[in-house]
Amino acid sequence: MTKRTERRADALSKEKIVAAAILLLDAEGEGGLTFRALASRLATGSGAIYWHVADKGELLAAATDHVVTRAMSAIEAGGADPRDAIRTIALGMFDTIDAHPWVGAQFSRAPWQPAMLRVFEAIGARLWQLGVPEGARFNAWSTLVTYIFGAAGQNAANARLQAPGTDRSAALADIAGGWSRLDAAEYPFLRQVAPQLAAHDDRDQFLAGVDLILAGIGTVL
Amino acid sequence: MTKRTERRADALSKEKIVAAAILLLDAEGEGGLTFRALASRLATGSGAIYWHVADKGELLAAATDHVVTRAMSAIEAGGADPRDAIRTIALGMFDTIDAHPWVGAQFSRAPWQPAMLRVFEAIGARLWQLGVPEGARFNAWSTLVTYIFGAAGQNAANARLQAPGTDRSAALADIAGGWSRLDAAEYPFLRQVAPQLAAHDDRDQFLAGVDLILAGIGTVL
DNA sequence: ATATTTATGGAACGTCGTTCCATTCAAGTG
DNA sequence: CACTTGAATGGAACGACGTTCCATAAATAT
Repeated sequence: MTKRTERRADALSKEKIVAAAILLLDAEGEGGLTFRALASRLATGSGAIYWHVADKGELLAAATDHVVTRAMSAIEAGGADPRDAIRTIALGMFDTIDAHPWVGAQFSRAPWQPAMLRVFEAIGARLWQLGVPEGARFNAWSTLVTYIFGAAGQNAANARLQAPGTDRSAALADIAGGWSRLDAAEYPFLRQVAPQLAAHDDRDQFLAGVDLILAGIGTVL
Repeated sequence: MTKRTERRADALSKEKIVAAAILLLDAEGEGGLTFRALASRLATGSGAIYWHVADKGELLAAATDHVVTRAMSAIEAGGADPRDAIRTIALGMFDTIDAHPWVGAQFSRAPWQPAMLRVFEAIGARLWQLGVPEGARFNAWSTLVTYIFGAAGQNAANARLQAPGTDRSAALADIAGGWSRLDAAEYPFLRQVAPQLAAHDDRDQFLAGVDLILAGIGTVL
């Protein structure tokens, strides 16, 4: 008599589950993704989800893969200048992780995700095109991708621990204020750059780093 | 009659708790630090720990702070060449996070820890000493510290998800093998650098990145 | 027609961070 | 000195989580 386990009209699938997980992650942050919340959104039980997905790690990996793949498809980096192409790709990753901070956390939990391969290749291909000689190519590539994902990951951490409602510049002003009040003998440098810390824009700063690395690469061309 | 809550001979303290937490983290990894395991090691209950420590976040922050502070004290970077000093500091952080991977995870969970200030200042002071002009100083500093902590954090992630017992070169060979089998039209670059990926040493590669950024900084001197 | 696999969803298990609370001891107060 | 107050302790209990188990039903194979 119990109609407990009938077949659903809209069958579950890994794709549907991942899509719902992304909605949850974007709406409520990393902590918002629980199997109970997910089951509730999908009007099912946790057991049914586990039939399609091995565990939470696989779910997070699939969600990350989906978002990164979508972002890479949207990036148009076909211009003639390889340096501009690298800047475009780097900013694309930065903006993606900024919009989905949980992606950054996932990178620091499980690097080497399949979707990263497209990013890796895109960066490497432009370096090749730029004429970086064989001996310096791997170093140049490794430095760039490490910087890009490292910086984007740190930015995501900042975004995550930012109290909702407050804005970034207020938080930066707080930190810079602390720096300017440090001991003058022990922290002369931090005191001096405190105003720049308060005024800087994370995205511009990220790009300045990419440019500095490109300048370093320029010395071996 | 119940002797349940007598005073301890060796009174608890935040210092003792943090020390025990570090031992646990080093021995069992991030997952090994639970209030129950900690209470058992200290022969107490979780309630007593909470009297000295606000929550797990504060405990992790204190443990990280302790380890980083100790590492910075051990670093001797007094040499004449500011570039060498920067390399020494960078490698010191790399080695510290390599030895305590949970520190890397903590950085991506809560950056701006107080202990980082000493590292920040040390890097900045050497850039100043190097003669980086005012306009480029903040960019140079920001790029370096972002790279150092980003790279060390990614390295920690690799260390954490490495199956205990297996070695890094085997894991790298696996990944490189995958790269060399990628589609030749879509991934020419990754196929080409696969042998270098398999052969590289993480620490050397990290240092090569620092050198490349230093070369970039050299272009604005 | 029957057996087997695919799929479902709720209940139950074990662990975690955290809170609560009864209790004890040390330090102040008259 | 008695007595009150608050620091400190440690175990029990709470609620939420990831995960596993299981009874069931529909789809598919035999």
